[in-house]
Amino acid sequence: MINITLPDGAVKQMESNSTPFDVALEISQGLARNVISANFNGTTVEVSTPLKEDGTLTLYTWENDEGKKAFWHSSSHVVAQALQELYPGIKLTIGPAIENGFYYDVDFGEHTISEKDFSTVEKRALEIARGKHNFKMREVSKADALNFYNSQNNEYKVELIENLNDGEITFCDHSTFTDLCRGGHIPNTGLIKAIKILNVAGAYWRGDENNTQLTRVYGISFPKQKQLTEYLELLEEAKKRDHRKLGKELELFTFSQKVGQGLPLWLPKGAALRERLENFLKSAQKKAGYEMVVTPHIGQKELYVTSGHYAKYGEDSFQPIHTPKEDEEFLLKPMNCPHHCEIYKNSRWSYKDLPKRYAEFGTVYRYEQSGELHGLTRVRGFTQDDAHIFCTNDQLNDEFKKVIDLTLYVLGSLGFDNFTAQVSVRDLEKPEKYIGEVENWEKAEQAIIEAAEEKGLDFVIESGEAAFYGPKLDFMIKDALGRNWQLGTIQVDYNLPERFDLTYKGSDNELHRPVMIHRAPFGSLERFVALLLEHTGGNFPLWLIPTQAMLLPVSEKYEKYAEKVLNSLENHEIRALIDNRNETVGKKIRETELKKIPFMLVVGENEEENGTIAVRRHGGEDLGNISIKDFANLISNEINSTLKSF
RNA sequence: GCCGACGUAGCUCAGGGGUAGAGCGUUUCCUUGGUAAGGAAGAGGUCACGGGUUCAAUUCCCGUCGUUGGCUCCA
Repeated sequence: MINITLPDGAVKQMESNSTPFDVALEISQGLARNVISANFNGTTVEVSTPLKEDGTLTLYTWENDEGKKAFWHSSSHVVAQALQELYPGIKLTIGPAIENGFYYDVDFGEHTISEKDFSTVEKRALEIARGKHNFKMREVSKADALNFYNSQNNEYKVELIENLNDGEITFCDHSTFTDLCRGGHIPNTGLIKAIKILNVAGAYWRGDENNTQLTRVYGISFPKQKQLTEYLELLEEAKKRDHRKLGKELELFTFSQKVGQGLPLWLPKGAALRERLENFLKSAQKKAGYEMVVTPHIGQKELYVTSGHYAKYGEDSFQPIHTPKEDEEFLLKPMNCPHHCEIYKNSRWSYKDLPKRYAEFGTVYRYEQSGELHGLTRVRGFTQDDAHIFCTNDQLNDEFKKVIDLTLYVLGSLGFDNFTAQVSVRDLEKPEKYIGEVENWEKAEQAIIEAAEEKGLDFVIESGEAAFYGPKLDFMIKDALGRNWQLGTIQVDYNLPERFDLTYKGSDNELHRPVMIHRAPFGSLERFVALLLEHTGGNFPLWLIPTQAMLLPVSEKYEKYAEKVLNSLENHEIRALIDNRNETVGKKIRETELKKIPFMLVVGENEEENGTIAVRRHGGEDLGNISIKDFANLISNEINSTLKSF
């Protein structure tokens, strides 16, 4: 007999060699029907794996992330089988589950696959699934495993096996298909009722661009057909929130092939929105002791040689601009920090003067690879809400925490409650990517982790995500399609103060090195607006939205009155427009709804007589006939309740 | 940069070897209206750009540019 401990602490006495399925059966019939994966003593096991010793067992169903993972990973085997049957001779590599579904990386050799082939693959995969084949794990000797894949000329699997130890190599069989696999499958293929191939993409073998490029086939699967339909509907819904679509519809920004790729053009409404965001942050920053500075868009090459940017990115950035006569070299600025360091150096500072906090909405230019450009989230020219804090070591922790507060205030005011805090540290295996002394890096990483912990921030640590000059605390937000983007960032830097030889005089009358904090709560206005658009679906908070109210005269006869109302709304600092086109009220309402304008103010005979407006909210709520003063109060109350003071 | 897809009117999109279509928008006229599309008429396109194949290319092929899904990269 063995003792199996369940997550709730209960202990089940089971026969030796009982399986997780048996344990589930002990608990309930329903669970036994639904259990699709399990974890025993920290390792993923099959539902059919015989348990030979005492241990802790967690059972997973489709409702758990782990269960979904097993489901999707199993599905990737089924799709791989279908692909192998349809495209003989292809070489399979790896096929893991991902956040939403799974992929399989395949060397298609002579074959090609494209969208029009998907339905064939889906059909065959589903046929295989319906065969209710059991997934069976078996241990294989290294020699046998190598033989198996050498005979298929599959150098990828051979490479994978060569990096494994004899005795820990397992194959998974189902139907006529065999794959190298460490396990974690659902009991049988029959549970997979719906499979969809979503797209194909190039992906380098082992993620290295020097390796062969494979074809990555993305797919998703479900235990019920209905869930697939719902998922596809969800994707459609997400597309409606895409900032590129909304930005066009709401006339916020555009791109011009003639201006250049990745160079956004802000239209009047978008520019007004940006300005409001800037003012919002400026006023918070003023209270937090920041001073605004202004610096030019270019700087001498030497400036960036000093900062280290040139050595790191000189080749991969916009190339230097040469002056016509002196042949001096200037670079478009990729960051504002070197300029701010020079501002710091303009004066001699005492410890009593610190911290100095220099802020600038600085537009920077970076040469991003063409394949990387994406709407407003990845562009070549963008404006950072940048600031650099120069402080003493003693002030660092406190300053850093203040910046966390400011960032949380910004995100909170705009309704971003779904961010991930990420401490981005060095990749210890690639020291060549970073500048500066190891001790400084350790000090900086420690400072960030300490401050984040003291703030009670729930964060993850990501190695290899640091900037080349220092580690960062990044605030990540997902876009409509589930991709993660870095918005706000706070960075600790011991390197640039040294490179620029920044100093201050301490109480000991000696010169000391200040520490620098780079920070941008929005990150960049471009990316921030993009994510805000996707997050709100274009329904911006009232304080931010370009047009707060649309006046809709019932007919031409009431245009004069509408203008009078507009005037008085303007006096209340309400941003309103009049729709005085020769159209019916119904049509004007429909279009105002589509423009996502929060309030529709219908004015006609009744309103003119009583000096009121008939207020309809976006979405249809009728707020009745009220006075302009009441409406102004309504608006300011709503703004005050969302826009907390800092 | 790499692999795949896409590029037709201001916008959203259909079409297809014989030089183009819809809806919305826009213009003019009628209508003067009460909470999600009132009616009529008109204008608007070198079918991204450059080559090639063909009697004929917007359509097929190649290249370029741009967009896009990924990969790599991301100061």
